[in-house]
Amino acid sequence: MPDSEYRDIRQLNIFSQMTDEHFTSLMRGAYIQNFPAQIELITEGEPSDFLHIILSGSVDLFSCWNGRDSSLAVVRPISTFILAATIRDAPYLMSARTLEKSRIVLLPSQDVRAIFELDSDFARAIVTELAQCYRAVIKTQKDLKLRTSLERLANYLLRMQKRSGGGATFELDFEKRLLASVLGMTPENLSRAFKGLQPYGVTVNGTLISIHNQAISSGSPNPIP
Amino acid sequence: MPDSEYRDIRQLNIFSQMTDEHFTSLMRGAYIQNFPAQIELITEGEPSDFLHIILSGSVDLFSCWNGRDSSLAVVRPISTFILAATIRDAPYLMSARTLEKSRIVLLPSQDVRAIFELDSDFARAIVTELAQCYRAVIKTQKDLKLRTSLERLANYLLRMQKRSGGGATFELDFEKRLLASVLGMTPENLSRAFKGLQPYGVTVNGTLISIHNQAISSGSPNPIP
DNA sequence: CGATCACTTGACACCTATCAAAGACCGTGG
DNA sequence: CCACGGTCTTTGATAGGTGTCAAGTGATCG
Repeated sequence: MPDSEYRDIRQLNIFSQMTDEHFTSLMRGAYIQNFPAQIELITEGEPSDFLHIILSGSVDLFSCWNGRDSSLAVVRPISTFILAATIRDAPYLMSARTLEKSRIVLLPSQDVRAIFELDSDFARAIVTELAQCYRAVIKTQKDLKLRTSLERLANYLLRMQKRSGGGATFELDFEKRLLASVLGMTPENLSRAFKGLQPYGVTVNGTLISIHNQAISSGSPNPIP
Repeated sequence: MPDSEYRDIRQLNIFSQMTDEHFTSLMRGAYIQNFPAQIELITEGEPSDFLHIILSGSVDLFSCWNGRDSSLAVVRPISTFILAATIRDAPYLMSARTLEKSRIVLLPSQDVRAIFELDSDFARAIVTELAQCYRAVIKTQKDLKLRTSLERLANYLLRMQKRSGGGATFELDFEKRLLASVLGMTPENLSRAFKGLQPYGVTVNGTLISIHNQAISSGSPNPIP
């Protein structure tokens, strides 16, 4: 593994506070691999053998049941995923597939758990990470239960706008088909939802979104943190 | 606080491994209180001043937005709630209200965070707890995105059946109005969903549910863990 | 016994999914 | 460079799921 990648991983919140000794020990057992697009890295229900770290590319976390499937999240560099399953030594709750060519590090779960027992700063960092993940999922759940698909889209766009600097125009960071699934709707419904946002000043051109801040009527979607 | 309660709390997974010194220190700052039914303990958006422990009764965790509201979970003794917000020192993501007369312990969040920094066994226990909570929410999210309301009800009933010993009959542990909200549907829809399960051998009498194991057709709901 | 509340039932409207087909986009290979 | 095939996206028509409103039933409780 190149030094630059090694350092990038070291700087992740989850690893930055642990001792050098434990970190190098953890990385000694690491596999690093380049995957092409559309490779299934993880299958729901299987034992969680590795903690994954994505260095480049992007990964879709999804789940299937009874012929339906849904994306739960998209992971981007540099971050870990499947942490909870690793810690609990429990089966994966979701599957993962590369969306594009991706470079991924695999840390054997038993190594992670062993260091977790030894290094209490690592344990504390994991707490912070998990609490954050937990809160993110709760927000998504509220989104699903309290909002219509049009409202979810509106809020997603407002969040993306803020994240990309707050300008009037920005790019979607994945294709609409996937966005629809992440937001819990069909591609057809997403397409119509975009049209439904036109009265609020939203125009779409491919993956380019523009939001002209028109008057927003009272019943309109409002952002929540 | 009675010794028996003190011991019950001590035996919670989250507290059982920490040192006596830290536990007593934590409990020294604890408030204990009996609340009547329908009291709002926590309001979404406010700073998380206390980690809560429910000793008796039951508490509804819910969220409101734009005139709609939804129950995210119901908490029962003996367990903690609002742990993630406490750890991250972040605003509550949900509100909480007592469903009945309830006895609740309040641990100042700053105390919890202080001990979290001192006691690494406590930190490790919190990891396990949070990982479990995280996985529970992910399961709920999959439920919401991959299943219809009828399927969610069917799976809920099967889970409850298993939990109550696997017998053909069991009792719902909260009223249908609340169950509907937890499952992400309206009371009217729940009522119809129960009827829709009759062909599968489900009969309802108040809060008493019977499941006669009839032949289950292939398209029918299947349990997932 | 009357009032209240939860639950049920019916009618209806809306949101959303499904199916089908046409258009837009993109990579590949000639 | 262009033609091609495939995929994504859009659009329309339709059906099904779900929420809303309203009214009625049943139970509980003072």
